[in-house]
Formats: sequence, C-alpha cells, structure tokens
Amino acid sequence: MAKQAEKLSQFDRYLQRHGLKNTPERKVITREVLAIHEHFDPEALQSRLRRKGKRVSRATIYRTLDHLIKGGLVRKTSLDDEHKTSFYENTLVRSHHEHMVCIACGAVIEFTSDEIESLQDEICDEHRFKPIRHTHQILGYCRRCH
Amino acid sequence: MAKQAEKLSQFDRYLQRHGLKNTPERKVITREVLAIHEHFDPEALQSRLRRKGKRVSRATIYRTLDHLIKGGLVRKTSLDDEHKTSFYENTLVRSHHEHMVCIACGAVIEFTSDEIESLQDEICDEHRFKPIRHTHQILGYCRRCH
DNA sequence: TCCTAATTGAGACTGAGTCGCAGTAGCAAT
DNA sequence: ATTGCTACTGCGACTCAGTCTCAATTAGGA
Repeated sequence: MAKQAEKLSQFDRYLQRHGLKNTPERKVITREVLAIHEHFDPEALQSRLRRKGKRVSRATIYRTLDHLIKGGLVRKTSLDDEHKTSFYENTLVRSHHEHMVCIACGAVIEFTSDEIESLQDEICDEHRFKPIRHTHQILGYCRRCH
Repeated sequence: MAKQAEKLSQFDRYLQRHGLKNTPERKVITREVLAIHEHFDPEALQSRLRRKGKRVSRATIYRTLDHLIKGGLVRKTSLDDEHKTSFYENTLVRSHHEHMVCIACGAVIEFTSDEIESLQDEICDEHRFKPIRHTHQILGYCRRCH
C-alpha cells in the first residue's frame, strides 16, 4: 500500500535528519508496527517479531519506538492507569481519537468529537496555553458489562 | 473546619461498612492528606509524615490511599506519562477538574467545562457506556514557556 | 575499503508498587 | 479481664516496565 511506503520514507528522512542509521532491526520493527492495526505494547510487539523468527532485544524495541514517535509514525496512548504498561499505535491506520475503557472487561471503544476538540481549543486560548497533544479517557462499564 | 470533620466521619463510615478498623496509622494519614491542598505522591506524603515524627511504612501508605479513594476522600490523577508516579489529591479542597500540563516547566493549570462534561455524557449514551470517571489532560506550553 | 560514530544485545539496574508473613492490636462475646 | 477472631502493620523480598552500561558490531559517508 502506498501510504505505508510513504511512512517508511518519512522515517528514513527522520533518521537522516538526525544522523541516525537505518539498521535491519529498525526496519523490521518499523514494518511490523505499520502492520499492526490495533493498540499494542512493547512486549506484544516483541513476541510478534519473535514468532516470525526475528529477534530484537527489548532495549532496541523501546529505543526504536521512541524514534518512531519522534518521527511521527507512532503515537503513545496511556489508556487507564490500571494498566501499567504503555500502549502504542501507528499513526497510519489510526487517526486521532479518544478512548472509553471498560473497567470490567477491558474493552476499548474509540470516539472523537469535533465539538469537544473545539471547546478544548477555546479553553486553551483563554489560558494562553498552546496545546500540543491531549488525552481524554473515560473509564466505566461497557454495554455488556453493566 | 467543619468540612474536614465531615470527611473524617465519611471515612469512618466507609471503614465501618467494610468491617475495617480505624487505626492510628490510618488516622494520621487521613489527617495529613486532608491538610495537603495540592497534588501529592505517596512518597511526598510519607516524608511529610516523617518530618512530623510519624513513621508509617510505604505499604501502609499505599494501602490507606486505596481505602481513602474508595471512601471518596481522595482522587487519583495520573497527570502525564512522563511522570511515572501516580498523583493524588484530596476531594475536599479540590473539586473535579482537568489538567493542562506544561511540557516545558511542568506547571499545572486546572480547568473544567460543563459543556465538555455534557458532551461526554452524550457520547457515552450513544455507546451505551456507563461512565464512572474520566481524565482529560492537555499537554503543551504554558503562557510563559512558548 | 576504511573509519568512526551510531547501534546492538545482554544483563545489571532502578523505582513504583505489591505481596507474604510474623507479630500486634482492636473489639465483641464470654 | 480473658479469649479468640480478624484486621492491621512493618519489613523485606518480590515484580515488572523501562532504562542504562558496556563491549562488540555495523552502517554508510569519504
């Protein structure tokens, strides 16, 4: 798919710009991340790779994810704090959205609201605050669990 | 102050209801928490107590904070995920609010918006989701830092 | 091809939070 | 007051995500 190639070269440019190298490990991690269409955590990523016979160390996973974030290919979303691990998602398949998380079954429902977004901007304006990113999570019980 | 006494007995009732005991440690932690008017983390709480000559173990701090949350005296707010430690605040002096956090200087600006709250409820309704609590954080640069 | 800075993996480390356990202490019934 | 039941405490060991160190390796420009 064309978009994927675009993201790959976006990452190449990022690496170049920072005098970083495009190692096999980084390539393999990047390709895998772009292929995951849901949330994932570093460990899940590592075991997916391992299942395909690619072994990359934990340290490299973390280091590469940081680069992917800086390069704009990945977004970090913390979900609720019952989970201690961080969650990531690639920016290709997933556009900006917020999460409702079910505290019973862990289901994640996504939502966006332009109205909320613009209210948010207004409030930032009032406080002369320049927003960079935000998270908005609602914890509760999903349809099935309450 | 009257409200403080009210919170104390609210906690007493919580303990009673659950067959729990109001030990000296719990009393001392509760009183201290109600006296802190800002965000705090468990460690800060412990050292405040220690400075006053009250020694309570880390485990007890954590255990009691959990009870205080369940009893409605304290709220856990995770702030941004650059901080790994959890932050708490007592519900007495601080009413419900969201946070804007400056990524440069760490300043925390609080806000609430009834409009956002009600939009949120609408969205939950649409998804048949029963909201229990939510967090809404905006990260960016404060007035002074951009 | 050479050279050097960037990268890697392994394992040690860190730090927040949890857990198991042995000893302690409220409290209700006797 | 004593007993017995249960909850509570502190301690230290433990867990687990994430970071760091370091020696060995490698990408990639000159």
